[in-house]
Amino acid sequence: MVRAPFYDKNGMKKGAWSPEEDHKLRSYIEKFGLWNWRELPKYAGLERCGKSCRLRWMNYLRPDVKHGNYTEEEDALIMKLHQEYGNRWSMIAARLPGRTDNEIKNHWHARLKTRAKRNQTSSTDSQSESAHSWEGEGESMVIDTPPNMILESSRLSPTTSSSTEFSSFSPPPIDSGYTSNLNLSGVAVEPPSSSTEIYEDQRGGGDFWSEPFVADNVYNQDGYPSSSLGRGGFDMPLPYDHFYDDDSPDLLLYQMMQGWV
DNA sequence: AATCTGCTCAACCGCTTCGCG
DNA sequence: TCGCGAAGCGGTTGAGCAGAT
Repeated sequence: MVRAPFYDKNGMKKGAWSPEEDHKLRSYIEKFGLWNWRELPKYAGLERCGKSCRLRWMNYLRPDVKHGNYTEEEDALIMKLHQEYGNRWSMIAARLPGRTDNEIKNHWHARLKTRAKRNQTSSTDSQSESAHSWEGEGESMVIDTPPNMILESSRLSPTTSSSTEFSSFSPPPIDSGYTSNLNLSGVAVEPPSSSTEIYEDQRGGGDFWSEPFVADNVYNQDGYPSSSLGRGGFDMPLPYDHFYDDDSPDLLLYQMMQGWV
């Protein structure tokens, strides 16, 4: 149902995502959070453009995304909100926790558009429906959801999961120390800086960020990412295998940077 | 059984908006 | 204020699937 994978002229992979790619992207984001979509695929070891990664994450991999099975209430709310906002799918999605703008848009074109038209014609016949109610599947539905109620009940609302929260990370000034970012659990993590020099400086040089992220290393035996686990939730990208060696000088340096030793 | 047709949905494309220097 | 790069957004496309013929 998806486009077959292929490579464009720039060597970027396009088309359907493989489970392995999903795994890499999810692992990376769960461990380090979102900081820069354009740079992220490079460090996550993906041959995708940032835009593609962002779309995949937002529409599919994000932990709070629900798939399929729209309830009547959701359908009703979408139709109501579409009356209110028109085709501003992101606004509509912001009011439906777990639903993405893309999915709502698809759902609208696939199912609700015709129903809305039908309702419109029937309502112009009867002129008896209020603005917030209509006939759905034979029975009248009235939706009266306060704008913030759903949003606030969302564990990770679409609004807060947007770029303003996760992907607008700016590299901290070299002498200001690291500023904390939040990972998906709301736990402070040390985000990778998009400025290679900063880390090179503090780690004493090396090609730290140019190495691809090794997703397998961050998964525990249950298949869940072992992200933000120890050390008070602080974590760092560890692209080098030898970083996991307790005797590694890099590990020692890393621990010193974290103030663990 | 084979073919056709419409539905579905993940993904792409291009434009707009936003933030920063 | 302006220009540029990154992210966001909405429209569209492509291909698998299921039901109809």
